Amino acid sequence: MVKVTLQDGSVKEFPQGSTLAEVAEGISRGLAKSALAAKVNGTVVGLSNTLENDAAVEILTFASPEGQDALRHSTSHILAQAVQNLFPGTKLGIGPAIANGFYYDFDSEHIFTPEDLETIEKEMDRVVKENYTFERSEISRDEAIKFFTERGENYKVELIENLPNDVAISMYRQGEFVDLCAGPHVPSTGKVKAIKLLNVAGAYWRGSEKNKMLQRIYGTSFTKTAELAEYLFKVEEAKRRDHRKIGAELDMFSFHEEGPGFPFFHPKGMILRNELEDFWRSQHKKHGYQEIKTPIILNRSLWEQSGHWEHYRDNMYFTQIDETDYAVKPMNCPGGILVYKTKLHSYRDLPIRMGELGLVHRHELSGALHGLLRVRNFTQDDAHIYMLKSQIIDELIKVISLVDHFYKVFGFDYHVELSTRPKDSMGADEDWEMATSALREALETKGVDYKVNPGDGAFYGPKIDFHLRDCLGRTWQCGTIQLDFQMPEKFDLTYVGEDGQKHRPVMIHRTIYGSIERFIAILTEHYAGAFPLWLAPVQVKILPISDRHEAYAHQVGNEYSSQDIRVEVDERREKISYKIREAQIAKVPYILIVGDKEMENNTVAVRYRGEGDLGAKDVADLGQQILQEIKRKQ
RNA sequence: GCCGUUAUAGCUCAGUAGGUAGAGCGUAUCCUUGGUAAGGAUAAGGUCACCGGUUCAAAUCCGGUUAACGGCUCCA
Repeated sequence: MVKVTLQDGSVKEFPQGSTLAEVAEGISRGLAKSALAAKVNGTVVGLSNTLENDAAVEILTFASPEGQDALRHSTSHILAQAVQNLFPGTKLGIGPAIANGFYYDFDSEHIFTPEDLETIEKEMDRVVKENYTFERSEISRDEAIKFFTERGENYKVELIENLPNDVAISMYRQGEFVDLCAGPHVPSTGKVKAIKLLNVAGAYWRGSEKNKMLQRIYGTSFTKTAELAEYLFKVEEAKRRDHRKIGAELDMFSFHEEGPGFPFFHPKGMILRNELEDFWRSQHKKHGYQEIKTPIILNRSLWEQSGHWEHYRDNMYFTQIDETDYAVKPMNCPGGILVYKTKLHSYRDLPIRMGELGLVHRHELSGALHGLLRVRNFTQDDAHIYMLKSQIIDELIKVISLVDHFYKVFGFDYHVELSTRPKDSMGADEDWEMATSALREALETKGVDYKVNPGDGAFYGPKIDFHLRDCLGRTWQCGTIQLDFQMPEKFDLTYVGEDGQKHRPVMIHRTIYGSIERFIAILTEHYAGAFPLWLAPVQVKILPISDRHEAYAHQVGNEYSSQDIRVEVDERREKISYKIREAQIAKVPYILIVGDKEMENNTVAVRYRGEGDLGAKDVADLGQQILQEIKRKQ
């Protein structure tokens, strides 16, 4: 017998050599039915594995991320089987589980179309119904290479050849189909109850643009059809909230062929933008920041000095002025540094916090552009903090707190990632080590949980990234804090210390919104265009019932707009229900209807977004209420 | 940049054997003065993304360019 410690801490005995499926059965019938895989001493394995020694066992169902991965990974094998059944000769790339689904890469003469996906889905359903068992087997490296060479699976052969020597090579078979795979898998194809193939896209073999482009089929799967329906609903909801669509509908911004990746902001979009910038300015002023503005085009020599020429050139735009080379700035720091250097600084002046809403241009690949989320010019809410080494931790903590304050105002949750030295970077290892541990210390002092991203830092320093979570659970990188010992060195930045000697300050580069453009996109999708009152481009829309109420509507409108409330009066000769419908679709927070009754009593009939008709309110009282709500930034 | 798809009126889209274009919404004008999500009529609006080719004839077939979309790569 072996002792099995279960998740709840209880211990059960099973005969040595029992399978994990039997363990699940021993716990409960229901669990055995929903079990997809198991975790033995922390390692995820298939349910057909046997227990030879005492172990801690956790049975994994679809409720756990590992269970989901096992199911999706198994579904990718089913996809591969279906594709090879329907399109013989298709070669297999890789087919992993990913967040929310799976994919499989294929090399095929045939170009897969959306119609093919339906056919493939049907074939997958057939495979599921056959309820083939996923059988694991281990073979030697030579046998594996021979096996896949005979089948013409050159990608699999390449994978095997690149596997480390000490690793066991395993294959999984379901019916006629065999694939190289580390596993684990669910017990049989019948466990997959709901499959949806989503789209086809090109993907380079092993992610390198030097390799052949394969066709990647994306899909997802669930153990219940209701779960699939819920997921598809979420996908639809994300489409409905797409900022490119809402941005056009609400007349906020546009894109034109004349400037791919260069957004045009319309009056309504500018209101939102300016509100974000005003809020930013007021907060930064409060937290000891000064503001500067530096030029967009600067001499090439500056970029050579900063290291951008060497490390960032591929992303930059260049021009010539009077036969001299210039670059359009991709970052604000070198310009900001020139401002720092315009005078001598005493240690008493530090830290100096210099903010800049700086327009940067970066050459992104044409295929990477995506609405406001990925553009070629954007405004960073940048700031550079010049400080003493002894001030690093304190300043980092202050920035982390400020970021936290901003995100809370918008109701965002977020998580934090720490990125370390990348391959293409400059500076001494000791500096990187010092900078990285300072970031770590600040996070730990603040009690912030974080995940480490090795090799993902900026070329001049390690960074902390803030990833927002929106209402659909998607995450977006926005704020970033980078600690930099390199630029002060490159630009010979100094301050005069207590000893009267020149010393080297340290720099922080940081953003909170990240990019105003991207932040607007995220807000638009997060709120589905129904912006909180303080951001809403039109805060109040007044609808006169007929033309004899127009003058009164304007009188109320003027009273509000004189208090800086953004008001529009809809004086078209349309029926009231028609005007309400339009204002409602435009997601205006306060719709005020004025007719005879209201005119008589100096009131307005309030229709509040999301709540409907609230009845009549006194004009002045409502104005106060609206001002309060704007102030509270709800 | 690469792979795939797409491009017809301001917007959403028809146009199914190649014979120089249609609808709904929106816009303008007129009628309607209407109380909580679409009142009616009339009209204007398109060298069918751009360049080239095949053809007596191209929105439609072919080639190229551009842009958008879905991904890969990259990132604020």
